[in-house]
Amino acid sequence: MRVIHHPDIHEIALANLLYALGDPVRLAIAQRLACEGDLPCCELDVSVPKSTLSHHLRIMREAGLLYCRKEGTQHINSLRRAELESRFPGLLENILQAAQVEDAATPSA
Amino acid sequence: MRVIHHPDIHEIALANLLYALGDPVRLAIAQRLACEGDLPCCELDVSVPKSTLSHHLRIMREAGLLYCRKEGTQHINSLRRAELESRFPGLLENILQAAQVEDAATPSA
DNA sequence: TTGATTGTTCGACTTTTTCGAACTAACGAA
DNA sequence: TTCGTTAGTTCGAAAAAGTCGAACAATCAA
Repeated sequence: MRVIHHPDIHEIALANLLYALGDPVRLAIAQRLACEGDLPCCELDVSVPKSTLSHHLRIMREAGLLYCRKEGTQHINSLRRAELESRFPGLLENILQAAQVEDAATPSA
Repeated sequence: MRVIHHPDIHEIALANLLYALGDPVRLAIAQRLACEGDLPCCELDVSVPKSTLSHHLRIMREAGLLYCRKEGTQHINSLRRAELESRFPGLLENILQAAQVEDAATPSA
């Protein structure tokens, strides 16, 4: 497996960040990581095949939204919550809250 | 010209909203409308041809981000700022502020 | 009617997304 | 070591979305 690139906090572009969150699958992943803490890919239980999941996670990584570290055979993903807070104060937390507002309004599961 | 559809405030999905803002051209349009107030398409001065602009504005409209009304020969665009504030408190304002943070950090023009 | 301005729609081309199949990496057990 | 299992990535082809010039439609003013 190749070296995984993570952008420096100052290289993170707002439009990329919003793009990374502007997909139902990726937004759900962000919510889950926010609630549950760090998780390996296999515990994200999304509704897409693993090749597609891999693609979504790459977009999120390259946008600067999450950090990925290797632990044995798994890849642990974590939101870059504190870093993002320092670069765009309130932004991620506000989006996560909006996601909960939406979930509360649409009680699906 | 066909009737323009605007989604009801409760139909607005967060992921669509973030997607609509997750493009540099569209984010710039949102910023400009936030600063200058309502504007016709021709005064948005974006760097894309008008057919592409028309496409971007449709995505923003259908996401529920902006409202478009006809006035004579022009189409006046306005952010659905108050409505969005009631549905997702703080969200749009926070994103607009983050956009300014980014602009301040990267003084291009 | 003619001309100017504003914006949408069409069609072709390019880019991005999706997903199964094949592959690589790390680990445990025999 | 070798085999088997689990975890993820990469490849390649098909589908979907974005881009942009050209043609079109709507409004207004000579």
